Amino acid sequence: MKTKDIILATAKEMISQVGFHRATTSNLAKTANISEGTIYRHFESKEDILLHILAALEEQFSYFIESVRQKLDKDQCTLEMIMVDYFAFVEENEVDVKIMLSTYGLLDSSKRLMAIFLKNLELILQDCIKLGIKKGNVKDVPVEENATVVMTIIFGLTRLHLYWPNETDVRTEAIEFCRRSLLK
Amino acid sequence: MKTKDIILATAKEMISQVGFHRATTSNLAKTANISEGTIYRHFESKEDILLHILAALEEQFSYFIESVRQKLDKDQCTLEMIMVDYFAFVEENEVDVKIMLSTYGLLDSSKRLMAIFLKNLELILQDCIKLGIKKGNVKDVPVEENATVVMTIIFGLTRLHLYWPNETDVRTEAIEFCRRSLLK
Amino acid sequence: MKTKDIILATAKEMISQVGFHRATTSNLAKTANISEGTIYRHFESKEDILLHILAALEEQFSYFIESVRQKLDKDQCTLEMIMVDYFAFVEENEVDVKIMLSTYGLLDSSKRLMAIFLKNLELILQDCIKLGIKKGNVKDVPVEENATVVMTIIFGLTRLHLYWPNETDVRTEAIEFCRRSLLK
Amino acid sequence: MKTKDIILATAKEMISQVGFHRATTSNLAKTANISEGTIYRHFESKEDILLHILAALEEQFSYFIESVRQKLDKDQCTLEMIMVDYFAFVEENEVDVKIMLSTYGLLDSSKRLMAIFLKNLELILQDCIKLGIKKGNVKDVPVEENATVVMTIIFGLTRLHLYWPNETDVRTEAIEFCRRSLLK
DNA sequence: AATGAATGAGGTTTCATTCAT
DNA sequence: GATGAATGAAACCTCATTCAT
Repeated sequence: MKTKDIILATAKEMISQVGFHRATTSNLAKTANISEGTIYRHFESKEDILLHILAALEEQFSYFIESVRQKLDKDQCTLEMIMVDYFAFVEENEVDVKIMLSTYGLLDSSKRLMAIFLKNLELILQDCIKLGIKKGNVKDVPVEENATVVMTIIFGLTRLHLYWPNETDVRTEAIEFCRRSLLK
Repeated sequence: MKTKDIILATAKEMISQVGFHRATTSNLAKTANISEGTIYRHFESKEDILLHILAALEEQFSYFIESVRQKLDKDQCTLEMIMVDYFAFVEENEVDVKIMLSTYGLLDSSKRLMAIFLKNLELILQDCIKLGIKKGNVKDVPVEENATVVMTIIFGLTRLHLYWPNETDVRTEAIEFCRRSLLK
Repeated sequence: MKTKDIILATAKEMISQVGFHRATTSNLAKTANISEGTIYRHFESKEDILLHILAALEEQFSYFIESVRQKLDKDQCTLEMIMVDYFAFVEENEVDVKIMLSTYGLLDSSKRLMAIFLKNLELILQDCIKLGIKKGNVKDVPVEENATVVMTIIFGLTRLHLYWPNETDVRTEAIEFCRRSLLK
Repeated sequence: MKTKDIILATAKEMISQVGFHRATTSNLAKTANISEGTIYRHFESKEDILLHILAALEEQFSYFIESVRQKLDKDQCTLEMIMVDYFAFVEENEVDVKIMLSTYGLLDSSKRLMAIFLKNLELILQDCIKLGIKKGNVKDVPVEENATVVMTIIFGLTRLHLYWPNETDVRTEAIEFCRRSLLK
């Protein structure tokens, strides 16, 4: 692993555990077994590290959205599937997502990415609901509002899963919950 | 307004806007038009200010829970009512709730309070669902899991409301969403 | 007891226990059950309190010296008596002496008083030894040097007594020690 | 000289001259021509600097005690020799000893070290007096008490030498004083 | 590329002192 | 005389960043 990636990996772990402000460059260097100066060979600033983490997450998310879009285009998309896929996406990017969630109240760049998450998921869900209605599977409910509600469920469960791992996992039951509410 | 309350009010505003770490005592003093030393006449430490804010919120929340419990005992409680009441509670304690949400990843005392929020709301929702099932209004669904799902919706909407005020308000539609899913 | 005396008494206790710097005006006021402002009605500054304590001790010491001088003038003075009397003087002014000992490395006024202690005791001891030699009771030793030695014994024992109260008390044996060394 | 040693040397000088509390990190940095932050690269806290100074002194003292013990074991030890050697030891560690003397009323670690000084010197003196009595050179006096008296003389002279350098040096005469008192 | 000592701005906190009541 | 809130300078300490090696 290259030094830059070691720094990124270590920073991810630290920031997700203690938060951005308590993840000091000094600690980061110690934990990563490098010198503090080295950090600045690879990143312009401490915030720059976070930007790299967020950029990588943004890329992963765009892949995820793209794959869902493709399924949508092939008529193979259901609400259930989106939820299952998103939960899988979070599982694979657990640390990164946690960082985004813990910093979007503090940093503009993080808030920007979170907005992208919101908007894209909302749009996908809208399209999926629209499709369902057209197909006759989904009840005739207001599309935008219900997409937003499903989104809050998805994000709420994500947060519960990441920050309260001792709570029983209700992701499957949540899908049932939505099915009952939306499917005919 | 007494100095202590000025400090508290100013701190609330600052912390909710820029987060706990960026709300420095120096800035706080300047904004509140007092000297830094004065802060320490009224609070033991910067963290102590936060503890006071959280303690006040905890008290407000306990009142809220109590009032819901009373309605439950009188059989006047519906899921819809809990959601409406909680949204009203958040509206009245907007800044405080936002502070809790932005600090529970960083501070134990804040996480403790958030856990109280989770646990109490979950229990109330469970009791309410149980009651509904007994009365025959609510479908025969797994109680605990569905209470948790409703709770994630409630908290998710709260967060959406506080951090993304430009999003259209779907709280009413969310209630409909739950009715469709749970009511017979 | 007047407020001024309450302050002095409380300050003595505090300074002798935790030292001048750790005896804060805030603590002093709390312990004395008065307000911080009141301190400054009676004393110009925190150091001024110390000066009053030292001045009182200086006065007591001058009484002590005077009484010894009178005995000397009446030919009723022995080394033994000076030692016994000084130990009694310390016993009566324990706290004050301890304060002087703990501050003379830090404060000029305190060092000045300590110099007075040294000089006066030295002179008295010199005169006493001279008298003893003249009378034929004391060996013919260098007066000044031996007075200084006896003085270091006296001050050393005082310090031992005040700071290491668990050490066995050797003040009586110390007198024997000096008798063996100086008396014929 | 390395930065750490510069800091230590400067701190020694400052603390011995103005005391621990008045030796501020700000002043220390200015005097040592470094920034305040640098101090904390080399020491954990201001007190940590003092602990290093005391630890070094403790080590030197243990060497001193060991060397005296060796002489004792070889029967080459006299009270006179212990006094001369200790005075030499103080001469070589003047500043450090002064720091210990000025802080043992304030700091536990310093008081601990002073207790070590007391105890070790007392024990050595006791053994030396015992040996002298057995050999027939020393009068048959109570061992412990007389050891303590000699110790107070030694420490008293040390203090006189360090804090009152203008007083005439009576260390040689003090040895005579003890010889007259203890030797047959 | 890497190091790690040094920096200095700025953080939290303390405390002797003042002043309106 | 007394109060105690307020002050502000200065204390100790942290930490992102720089720089000579």
